[in-house]
Amino acid sequence: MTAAQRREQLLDVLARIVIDEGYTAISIDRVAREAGIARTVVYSHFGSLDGLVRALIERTEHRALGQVRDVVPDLDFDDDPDAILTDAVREFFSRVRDDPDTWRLAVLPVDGAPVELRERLGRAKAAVIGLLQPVIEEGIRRRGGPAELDAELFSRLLVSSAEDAARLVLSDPETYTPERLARFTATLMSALQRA
Amino acid sequence: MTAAQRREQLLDVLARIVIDEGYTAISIDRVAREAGIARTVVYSHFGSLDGLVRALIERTEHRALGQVRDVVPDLDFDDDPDAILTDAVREFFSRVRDDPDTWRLAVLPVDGAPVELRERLGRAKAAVIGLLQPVIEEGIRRRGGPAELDAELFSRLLVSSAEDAARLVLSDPETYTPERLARFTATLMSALQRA
Amino acid sequence: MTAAQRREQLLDVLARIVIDEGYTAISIDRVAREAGIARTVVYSHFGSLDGLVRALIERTEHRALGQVRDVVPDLDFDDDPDAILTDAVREFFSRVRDDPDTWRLAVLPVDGAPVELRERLGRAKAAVIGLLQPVIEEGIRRRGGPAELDAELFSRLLVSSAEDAARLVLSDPETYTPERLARFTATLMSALQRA
Amino acid sequence: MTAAQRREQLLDVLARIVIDEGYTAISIDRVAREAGIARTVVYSHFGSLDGLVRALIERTEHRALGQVRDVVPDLDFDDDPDAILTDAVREFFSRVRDDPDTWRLAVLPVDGAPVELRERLGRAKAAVIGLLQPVIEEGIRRRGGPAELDAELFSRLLVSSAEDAARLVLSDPETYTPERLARFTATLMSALQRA
DNA sequence: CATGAATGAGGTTTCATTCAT
DNA sequence: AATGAATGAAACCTCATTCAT
Repeated sequence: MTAAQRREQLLDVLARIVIDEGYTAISIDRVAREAGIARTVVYSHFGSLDGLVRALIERTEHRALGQVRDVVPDLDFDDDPDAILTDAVREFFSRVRDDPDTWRLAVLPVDGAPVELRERLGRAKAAVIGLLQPVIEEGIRRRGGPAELDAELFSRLLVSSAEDAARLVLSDPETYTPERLARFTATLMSALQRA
Repeated sequence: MTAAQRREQLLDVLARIVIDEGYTAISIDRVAREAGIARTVVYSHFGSLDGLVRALIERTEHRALGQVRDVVPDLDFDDDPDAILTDAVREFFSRVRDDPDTWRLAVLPVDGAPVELRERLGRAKAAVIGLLQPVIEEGIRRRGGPAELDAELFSRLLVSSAEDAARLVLSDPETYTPERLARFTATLMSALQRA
Repeated sequence: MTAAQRREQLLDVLARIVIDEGYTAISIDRVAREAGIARTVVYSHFGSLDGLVRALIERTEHRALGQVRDVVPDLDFDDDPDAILTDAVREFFSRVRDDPDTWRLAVLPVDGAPVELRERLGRAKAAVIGLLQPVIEEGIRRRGGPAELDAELFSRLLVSSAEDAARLVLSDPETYTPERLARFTATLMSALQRA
Repeated sequence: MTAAQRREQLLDVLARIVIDEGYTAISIDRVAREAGIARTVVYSHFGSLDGLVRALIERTEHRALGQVRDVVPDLDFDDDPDAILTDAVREFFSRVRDDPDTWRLAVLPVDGAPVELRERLGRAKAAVIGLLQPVIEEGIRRRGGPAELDAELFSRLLVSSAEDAARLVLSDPETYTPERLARFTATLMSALQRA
């Protein structure tokens, strides 16, 4: 087994434990045992328990951020802003539904989650907000209002709501479908005054 | 020192440690040391580390829920719905700003937070949503729209946004003042169609 | 409640715990709690946990030895030695059956029994053997043999067998009745040669 | 040091402590210290203090039962029953004298002995009685009496007496030699009526 | 005679981590 | 690249016991 494969295997084992039983349940011993190898192998690949956890967090962040970037609209969009947003919402929650393990780690409250995770998620969230804010501003401009809306707060509100909705999608995918969330967005936007 | 006083003191000490260094930093030993007493005293009051943490969680939930109930408007309000909401927002974040320790424990991501806490917060949040939804429905009706808005999702969105905004208030109270958040609410609501 | 009554009550509580759950289950706290008083009361009466246990052991020894002395025949008996022995056997096991708590503490193996108990029981047993040996010798003489029987070993054998049989009576009183044990003794003795 | 060697070493250390100071004196810490290793090594081999003690009990039972089986006569013996019994008695107590540590653990009252030990010994004793009873019955038949002797009680009496005598041999081997015990048996048997 | 708060010591157990092979 | 034995630190928890009231 190559080093890269082994690393992926160990991260998968760790992810499973974390998702099922939380961060308090992890230990080098547990990971090694469930992977069927000696503890020292884990050390040779990740240096320490912290290193192992950090690697999982990085992999998760990378995957999640990639999916977010895929669905954030370009700044020079052509269509109607409300339709663009609605489509992006639908697309985003489809991704969440299709890669639940990544998103569980990213947004679901997990027992004993380390600060490191929270900080990284905080920075990732800030990055997403930064990515979004100009698009939002442009959208508000093009659709003609609401005037004087605090664009920063609105972007934050959007991202936080998306995070919260992602939790709903993960916990109860039958009830909270991408379609329902897209429709809700459309209804809300169409009720927002335009000039 | 009487038993009740001692309990409060120990919970205060624990809260400080949790807020400053997270749940992974706590231990019976640490709490006892910082309170200047023998470990066994903690055991005699709370039985175990779990009991101690649970007591803190319960106290926090009790305080936070109490403040939320204080600001949720009655169902038979007289004034304009948008004004009512704006006032409630201003009032809520003032409370958050004035009792930061309670709200830090309740909404800020803390290192190693136990599932028990998450579950309790989840239930509390559900309770708040349940408290809010009829008021929201009545508000939409009175202000005349937007029609066909998914009231459940809107209530959830509101509570999640409030949670997120509370984090902003706690982290950077100069930038995110109750007044700014109230104004943002007012702007948004005034832009929402009425019949 | 007078001091003497309190002492008896505490010893009864302790005896119950020991009989039901063994010596490892006892603690000052447990005794105090089950007696419905504060720990310090136990200290004021018995000084320490050791003192409490010692008092129970002494009471038990006193009661058991008293009952043994009651049934050991006088040296100047008149009747047939085998009949005397058989009667003594029947009487002894009746006493065991009628005061099971005392005898449970004395002969039943109890979890975590302290050496102190063992030593005391050893000395008590030696005393009983000393009490018995002259009677046995006189009995062998009067019944006419067996000649050259090692009287010390025979006395020991008798006492040990009685101890073991007492365990049977306590554990399964329906099966091992005083009558059955007396009959067994009679059969055995009548098979032993006389001159 | 190999795992099996380490286990034996630790059980030897534990046996020494138990024999010299009783079960109340044992602790993982003590065993590790006297073996000159870290506590965790003990855990890796026996899981817990209970596991360690259980392993010692099992080893002791295995050794003691093996020696008993070696000396219990076959059912199809040829020689005179009284001689067979006398030889078995001599042989048994020689074994006891030559492997005192095993037998101290098995029959000597030790401070704080756990119920588990008592139960196991009880079952072992029952097994020995079951092993012996048919041999006894056959012996009584061949030697011609005593008729009507309660064979179950007689087997029990024999085993209990042997246990007690083993204690004498262990405590005072000069005074209570296998030879003296064999002679006592011979005297007693020769005085028992035959048809 | 009795209480309640508090102490200090002793033990078990769990881990992350290292080292020789 | 992998194993297995071993270490050391840190935590939990339970008691016997004392003292002021």
